[in-house]
Amino acid sequence: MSQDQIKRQIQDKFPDLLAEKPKKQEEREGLPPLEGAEHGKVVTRFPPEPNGYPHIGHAKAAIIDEEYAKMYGGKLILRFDDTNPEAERLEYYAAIKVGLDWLEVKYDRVKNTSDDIELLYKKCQEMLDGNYAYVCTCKQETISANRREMKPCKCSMGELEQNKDRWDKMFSKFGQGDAIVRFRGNMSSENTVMRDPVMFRIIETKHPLLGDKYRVWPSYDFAVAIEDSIDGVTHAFRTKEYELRNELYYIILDLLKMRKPKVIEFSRLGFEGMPVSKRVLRPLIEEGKVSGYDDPRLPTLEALKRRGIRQDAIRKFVLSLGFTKADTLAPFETLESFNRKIVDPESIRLHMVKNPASIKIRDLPSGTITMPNHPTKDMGKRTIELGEEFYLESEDIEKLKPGDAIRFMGLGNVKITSQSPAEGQYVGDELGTNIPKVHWVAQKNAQKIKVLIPSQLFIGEEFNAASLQEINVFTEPHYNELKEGKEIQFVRFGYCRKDSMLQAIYTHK
RNA sequence: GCUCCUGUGGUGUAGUCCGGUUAAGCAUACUGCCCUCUCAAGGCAGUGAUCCCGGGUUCAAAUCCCGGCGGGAGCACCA
Repeated sequence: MSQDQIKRQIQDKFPDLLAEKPKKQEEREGLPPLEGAEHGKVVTRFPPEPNGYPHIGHAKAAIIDEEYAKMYGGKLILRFDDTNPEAERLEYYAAIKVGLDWLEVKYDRVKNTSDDIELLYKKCQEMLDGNYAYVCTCKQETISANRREMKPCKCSMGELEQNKDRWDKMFSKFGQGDAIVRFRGNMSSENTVMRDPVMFRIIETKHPLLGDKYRVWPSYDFAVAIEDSIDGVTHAFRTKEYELRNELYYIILDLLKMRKPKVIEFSRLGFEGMPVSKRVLRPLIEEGKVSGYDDPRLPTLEALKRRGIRQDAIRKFVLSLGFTKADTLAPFETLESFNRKIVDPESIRLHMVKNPASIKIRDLPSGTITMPNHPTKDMGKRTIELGEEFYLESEDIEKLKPGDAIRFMGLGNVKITSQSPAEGQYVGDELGTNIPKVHWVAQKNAQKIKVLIPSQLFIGEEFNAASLQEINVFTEPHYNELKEGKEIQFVRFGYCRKDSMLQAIYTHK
């Protein structure tokens, strides 16, 4: 049989074998495809609780939410999940918006879970009417003990009427801690969240938006499910620690006969030695160990920005991490690398000397020198006034012996005539190849500034007391002309962001 | 402790659903060379993974099955 014949026979008898396999995915760009996503119909949501300043973790979530909406021509909703007045504050609603603006995450709609509180009550009513929930007046300790021991609560035995009555009382007679409404789950479920979880509780604290108008507040589990459903969310992303709550989420919507979004989880993003939790950050701020939420050692968006990290570097970085459930302690150096590439072409080059040693140069041909602000990009030039006295890095100067020739970058060649005191003589401007090149600062008009060098806040569990190094340095007067927030590359040192007139923050090498 | 999730080079991942065409792609880190008045950026090349371990299925397994082990999370009137 010839090859062709064989082929024909196979085609006749076993067409399956020749069927094109669904081609393997080609190199994918960005996020993996979403299950059940229809172009134009995807709705995602970013649901932060306004209880703190946004950080890199929020960035990851928001960017993923936005990217997917964008990928499918859908919509992104920003929804403040403000159902616990004890934790939330007005300033945080604003801070989160500021953070999102900086990240250039654009949402199509903003809302608050608290906007829907009446509707949430109505849904709770439905649950109560269907006997899918009950009001429990047990003490907190009793409740958690029963949970642990898988024992049903005596309140769950009550009549519909009792629940109705108690529910009404939650709005009048009962005070905080007196009663909660509980989902009728399964006290012997292996999944502890199904052991009659809380749906509503009384909180007397004023709500940042609604004041004291309401005191019965839904729990997260009840609110997200309802909200996601009525908001038209098709794909709801949350971090892995919520995974066990999926069962509850879906069952609530089933019982209420509401549309069910698809919940998908991803791993949390954190950096080594850079805690994100308010529990550990707050004491640090209170004790003055860090200056505030924008201390450059912190992973808050404000801090990252202040440190000189760009918005688009964060986005690239987040996307490079992939959409997985594997625990990741992300490599900060990767973020830095993305950032460096963004910042490099727009950073002015300046000289800065950190461990200054003086040297006197004779026979300079001119009292000024003009230098380009960037080696390849056209970013203008600056003119520097010179005297005879210069600062060099002491480690550069230490290597010099009389007779040596060095290149003052951008200025010219200098022959060393004396070691101490260090002195040299200008010997021309031809650019030799093997001559050591050093950066320098003219002492005339030299600017004294401080450079903050952040490093890892925690080493293991230990607070790293040396995590913020401050050095006093000399730089060129041109520094004064730069706008605050500008990124600079100090030649042979690294990238820094101008924080103020007197201070720059080291971004990375 | 119980339950759930997870495990690919130093690091982060792609590929795992639908087993072969990849003894594994990319990024980052590292090394070397080129370029360069920077220890930056750019260009090129390279080092580096028996795909956690042990069994099994199969002509064939990172990919399927079973059992271990490691890591993380949940067990709140927080989200």
